[in-house]
Amino acid sequence: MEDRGGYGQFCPVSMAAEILCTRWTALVIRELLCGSTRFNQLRRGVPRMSPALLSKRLKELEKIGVIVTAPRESGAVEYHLSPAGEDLRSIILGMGFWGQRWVESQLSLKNLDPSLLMWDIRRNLNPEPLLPGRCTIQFQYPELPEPQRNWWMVIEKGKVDLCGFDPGYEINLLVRSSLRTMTAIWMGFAPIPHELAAGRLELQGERPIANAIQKWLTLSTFAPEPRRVS
Amino acid sequence: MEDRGGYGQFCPVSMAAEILCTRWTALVIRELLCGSTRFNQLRRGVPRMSPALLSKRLKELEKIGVIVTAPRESGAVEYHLSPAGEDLRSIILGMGFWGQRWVESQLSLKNLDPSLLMWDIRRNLNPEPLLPGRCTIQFQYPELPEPQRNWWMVIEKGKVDLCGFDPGYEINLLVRSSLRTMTAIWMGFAPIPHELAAGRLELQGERPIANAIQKWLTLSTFAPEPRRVS
DNA sequence: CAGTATCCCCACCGATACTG
DNA sequence: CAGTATCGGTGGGGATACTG
Repeated sequence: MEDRGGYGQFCPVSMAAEILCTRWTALVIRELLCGSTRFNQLRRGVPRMSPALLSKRLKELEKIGVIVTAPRESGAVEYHLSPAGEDLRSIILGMGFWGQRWVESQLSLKNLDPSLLMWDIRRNLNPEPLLPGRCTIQFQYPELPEPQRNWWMVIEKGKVDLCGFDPGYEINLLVRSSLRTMTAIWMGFAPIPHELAAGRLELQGERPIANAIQKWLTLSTFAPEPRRVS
Repeated sequence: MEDRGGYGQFCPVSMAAEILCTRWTALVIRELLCGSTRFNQLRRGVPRMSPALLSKRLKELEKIGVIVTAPRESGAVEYHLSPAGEDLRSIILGMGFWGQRWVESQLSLKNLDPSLLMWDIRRNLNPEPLLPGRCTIQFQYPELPEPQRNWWMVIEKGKVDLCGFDPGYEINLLVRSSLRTMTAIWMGFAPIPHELAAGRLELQGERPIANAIQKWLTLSTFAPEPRRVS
C-alpha cells in the first residue's frame, strides 16, 4: 500500500533523491546535458540500459517536469531538459568531479567500452587544429576482436563523424594503443607524452597532426580535476 | 556474469552514481553530514529503512572509503564520514536545494511524519533566545492519534531534549497546529505570521517565548531557497 | 528509425523476528 | 543498544519479437 519507490520523507534531499537516484536516471540526464535529444542517441550513451526501461524513465522524467518533449514531423519526439532539468547540471557535474577525485582508477578501468569511449571522444574532439580540408584519423585497439578493433574519425568542415567501418578515405593519422591505455589517457590518468615514451601509444602518419594531438584530442571534462586517491 | 549492480561505464559520473544512487544511500549520508554517528541515531533519520539494509549500506560505504568506523569501549562502533564522504556535502546539499526549488510543495507534504519533523526541529532549534533556565515547549497535533499527538521539547543549559511523553515540567509554551501546517512552516512554504493570522497555528503560554518563535524555531536549511514551482 | 510488448528470472528490498 | 537472520515479494534487466 505504501509507495514502494519513495522514502516517505518531506525533506527536499529525499524528494530529489527519489527522482535522481533511481537506477539509470543520473546517466540519462548526463546524456541529455551533453546534448543528446533523440531516443537512439540516448541509447548510445547508456548502451546497457534496455530500450523499454529507457522509454519508461523518459516518461517518468517528463511527468515530473525534468524533461520536455517536442514532436517532430516524422512522428518521433525530441527530448530536452526543462529549466528544472538543466538546473541539475551542477549536481551531475559535481558527481563526476567527485568520482574523478575519489574513485580509484583501477575501478574505473574495469569498465572499458570502446564504443562509449569513441562516442565521448567524438563529442569533445576539437576540429579547429585539423582545419582546413578533410582529415581522417583511425583509432586501432589491436587486442580487440574485429567489430570493435578499428574506428575512424572523419573531420570535415568543423564536423566530426565517427565510423565503425573504413570510410575509404586516405588515413592521415593512425592512433594505436590498447583500449585501456586510451581510456586512461582520456580520463586524465595517464599523460599522452608519457604513454608515447613508454611505447603504449603509437602515432603513425602526418607529423603535424600527430604533434597536435594534445590540441584536438580533448580529454574528458573531468580529466583536469586533481585526484585524491592513488 | 556481468556485475548486476553497476552501469559498466568508466565515466566518473557513472562511478559516482553507482555509489550515491543506490537506494537509501543519499539519505544515510545526509544523516551522517548532519552529525549522527551511532546506528540508532541513523535509524531515526531513516525510520523506514530496515536495520538489515542500513547495516549493509554502512558496510558498503566503509569498504568504498566514504565512511570510517571507530570502535567504542562498549563494543559498538561510531560511524564518521571520511574526507571523501565529507566531500559529498556539496552534492547532497545541491540535491536538497534543487528539491526545494523544483519539487511541488503538495508532493513533499504527502510525506508527513511527526517524528522526523520533531527530530529535525530538535536538531536545529536555537536555544539562545530561551536562556537562561529551563524552558519546556509542547507541540500538539490534534488530528493525530495518541502516541504521535504530543511532543515536548525541553531546553536547558543550551541543550535540547525531545520527548514523546510528558516530562512533567511546567509548560512554558504550547504550540498547536496540524502536522501539515507545521511541516509547511518548517519547509519554508508558509510564513509563521501568516499561519498565526489564519488561525492554523496557535501559541498559548508565555508571551515573550511566543513572540520569539521566529528566533528559536530555526527553519529547515533549505527553507530560504526561492521556489521556482507553485 | 523509434520505440512498445511480453516473458522470465533473480538480486534487492521490506518486514519481521531474533540475538548478544 | 546494536545489530543479524530469514523469508517472501517485486521491480529491473536480458532476450526476443513486434509495430508504425
